[in-house]
Amino acid sequence: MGAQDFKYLNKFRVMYLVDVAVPAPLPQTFTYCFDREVPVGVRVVVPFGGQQLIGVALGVGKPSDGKFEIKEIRSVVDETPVYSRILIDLALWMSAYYMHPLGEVLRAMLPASSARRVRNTYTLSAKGKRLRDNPCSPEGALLALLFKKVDSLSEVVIKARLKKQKDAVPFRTLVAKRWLTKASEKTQRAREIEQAPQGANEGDWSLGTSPDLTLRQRQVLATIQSDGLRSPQSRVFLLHGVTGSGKTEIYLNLIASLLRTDANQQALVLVPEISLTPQMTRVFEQRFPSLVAVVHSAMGDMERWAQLERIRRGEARILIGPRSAVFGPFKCLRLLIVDEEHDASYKQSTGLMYNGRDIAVVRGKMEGATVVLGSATPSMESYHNAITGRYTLLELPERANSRPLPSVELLEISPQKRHGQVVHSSVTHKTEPVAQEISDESDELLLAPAVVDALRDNLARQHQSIVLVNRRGYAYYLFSLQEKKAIECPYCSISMTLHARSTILRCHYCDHRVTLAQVVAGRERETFVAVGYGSQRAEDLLQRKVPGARIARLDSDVVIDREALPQTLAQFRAGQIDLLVGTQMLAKGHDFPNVTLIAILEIDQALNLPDFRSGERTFQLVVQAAGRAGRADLPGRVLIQTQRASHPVIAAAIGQDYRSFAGRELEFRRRHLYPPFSRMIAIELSSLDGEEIAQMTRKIENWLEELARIRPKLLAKVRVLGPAVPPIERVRGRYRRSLVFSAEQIDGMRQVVTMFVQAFARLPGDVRLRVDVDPQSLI
DNA sequence: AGCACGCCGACT
DNA sequence: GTCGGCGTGCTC
Repeated sequence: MGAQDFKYLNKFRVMYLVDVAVPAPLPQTFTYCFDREVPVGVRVVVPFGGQQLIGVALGVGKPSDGKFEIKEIRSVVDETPVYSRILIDLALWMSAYYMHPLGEVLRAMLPASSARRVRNTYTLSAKGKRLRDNPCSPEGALLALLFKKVDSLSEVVIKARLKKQKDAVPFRTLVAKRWLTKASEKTQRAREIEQAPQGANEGDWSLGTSPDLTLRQRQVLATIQSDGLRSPQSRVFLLHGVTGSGKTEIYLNLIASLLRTDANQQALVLVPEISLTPQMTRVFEQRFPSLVAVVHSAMGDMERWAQLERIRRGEARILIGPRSAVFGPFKCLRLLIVDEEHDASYKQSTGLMYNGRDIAVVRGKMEGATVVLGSATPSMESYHNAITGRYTLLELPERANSRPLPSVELLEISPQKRHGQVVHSSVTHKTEPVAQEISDESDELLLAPAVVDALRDNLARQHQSIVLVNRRGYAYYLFSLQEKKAIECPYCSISMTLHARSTILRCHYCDHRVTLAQVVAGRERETFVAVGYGSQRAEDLLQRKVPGARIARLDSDVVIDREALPQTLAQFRAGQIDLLVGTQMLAKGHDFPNVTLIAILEIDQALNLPDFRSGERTFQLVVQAAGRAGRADLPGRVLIQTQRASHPVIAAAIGQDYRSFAGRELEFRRRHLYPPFSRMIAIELSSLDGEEIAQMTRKIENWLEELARIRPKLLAKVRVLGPAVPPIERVRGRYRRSLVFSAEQIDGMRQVVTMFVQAFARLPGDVRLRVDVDPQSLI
C-alpha cells in the first residue's frame, strides 16, 4: 500500500483507503479511510450502519464511485497483524467454499473474545454522581436505580435494566444532560497480550524417552519423513493403524524430527474434543517440555489467547487442540496431524460449519506442509482419497505392544420378547397402532443374561466395565420380526422413521411417506415392533441387575454440565466407579487400564439410523470400543447385543476387518451416489411459525420448478431432495425443513445453491436459512 | 445481524 | 401530544 493512487484527499487531509471485512452477514467488504497505512491482517474498529464493529484490514480499498460515503477507521486494535497472509487466504477460501460471509469467517477463526462489536459503557459524571446520591427528580431516581452500586455500566446491562422499568424517563436525556458520559471500551485483546505469561525457556526436548519402534512403525516414519517433511510440496498421508498400533508414537517421532531439522518449524496436532484430556496432552508435554501449547474448550478466552500467542511468537512449537486449533497463528507450520480423522466432532455444527480435518488439508496445501490423517477406522472420504492416489496410504496392521486384540462376541437377542410397541399386522389406516405396555419382564430382556453375568463377574474380579447405549435413536423405526429388518424407504435405502403416535412412516431424505396400512398390506402375517429406548432406563436396569456396583451415567444430557465429564471420568479412572453407562463418547480415545469389559446394548439402533453414514458409524463404534478394552496383562472382552448377527457391518466389525468393511461400504456409496462419490450441500430452513415454514416450502418448490424450466441443463446434474420434514421437526421451538442438494461435481451444484441463497436472501418473518456444505449428518 | 427510520395504539 | 410497538431496508 502507499502508492499515490490509493490515497485520497478528505478535508485537506491525505487519507489511505483500506478494504475492511466486517462481521455482518453480507457478501461484500467495505472501504474505509485512515490517516496512516494499515497493515493487512490487523483488526480495526469501524463505524458500520449505526454501530461500531471490529473488522479486519485486507489491503487497499476501492475508491468510492460516489454511491457511498467513505467513513474513517476509528482505531486500530492490533500493533501487529493477528491474521497472517495464509490465514487470510484460508478465510477467503472458506468464505467461498462454505458460502459464508468473509467477515464472519475471520471472526470464527479467533477465540470468542475478539468481540464482534465494540462495547459501549456509560460512566457517571461528577454531576451525575451527586444526583444519584441525592435523587430529587425522575432522572435522579433512574440514575439511582441503574447505578446503585457502580459508577460505570455497559450498554447491554443498561438496556436490560431499562426493559424492566417501563415507566422511567427516557434514557437518552441522562446523556444529553451530561449526567452520564459514553465511552467505547478499549478492546481487551491488547491488554491480554501484555498479560500473557511468558513461556518457560526452551527445554531439552530430547530428554523425553522414546520407546523402541517396530519395524513397521519405522517404515511408516521413514516414508513420511522422506516424501513429506523433506519435500517442499504439500503431501497428505492417511495413516490407517489398528487401535494400539502406536500412531501416537509416529506423531511424536515426526515432531521430534521436525524440531531437529530447524529451529522455527512448528506442528499442529488436532484431536477430537472428547479425547483432549490431560492424560493425552501430557504425553506430548513430557516428550517436548515447554514447547507445547494446548487449547481446549473448557479454557477461558484469556488463557486461550495466551496459548495461541506462544505459537504466534514461535516460542511454542507444537499446538494441540480441537478443530478450531487449525486456525492457529503459526509462524512456520510444517506438519499438520489430525488424530482420529474420522471423528464427527471435527465438523462444526453451528454458524460457520467447517470441517477441521478438511481445513487442515487445505491449510497444509497453502503452507506447503505435510498433513497426516490418522485413524483406526478412516472415514470413507479419506480412505477413498487414499486408494485413488490423492493421499498416500500408510498402514499399521499390527499392535505395537503385546496387548492382544480383545475378543468380540455377539449375543443375539430375541426381538420377540424385547420391549417396545408391538404393532400388529392387523392395523388398518384408521386404527391406532396397538401399543403394549412395557412390562418389567420385557424390560429385563434388554440385557441378555450373559451380559449380566459378565458384568457381575467383572465386578467380582474388581475390574471395571463400560456399557454403551445408543441413545441417538430418537427416531423410532419399525422392525419386522419375521424379516428381521427395518422398513426402508424405497428410494433411498434408509430406514424410515415412524412418526411418534402417528400411523405414518416417512423418509427424511426425500420425504417419501407411507401409511402403516400400506406397509402392512400383504404382510399380514408379520409382526412389527417399534424400537427405541434411552440410557437412563439402562442405568436403572443395571442398578437392579448388578447389585453392589457403583454406577455412573455419562451421556449428552449429563455432559451439558462442563464439569461433569472430566469429573466423572477422573472418578472412573481412580476406581471410584465400577460401571460406566453412556453413549458413544465413552468409546472414544480414553484409556482406562482397568476396564476389561465393554458391552454394547443396542448396536442395531446405530445401524438403523436414518442416515447413509450409519454403517460407517456403527463399524467405528465397535472398533473404537474394542480398542478401549483390556491391556497386556488384563485381556479385554467386548459383548455386543444384536438382533442381526449376520449383518455384514456387524460381521466386519467383530473381525475388526476394516478393509472388508470399507470395500463393501464404498460399493454401497457408489451405487447410491452418496459421498465420497458425490458432494452434498444441505440447507436448513427454520421458523417459529409452522404455517410460515409451510409457505416457504411451497415457495421453494415453485422456485425449483421454475429453475428446472428456465435452466434445465443446470439442474440436470444436481439432485434435489426435499424440501423435507426432518425427523425432529421442531428444535428449540423452531419448525424446520431440510433441502439436500447432491451432485458428482460440486461446481454446478454450488451455482444452484448460490442462486438459491440469492433468491431467498430476504426471508419473511423470522424464517432463517443456513447452508451446510459437506454435511456430516443429515438428521 | 443490528439498528435506525417510519407509521400506528395506550399513556401523560 | 409522546413513547414505543415492530415492519422494512441499509450498512463503506
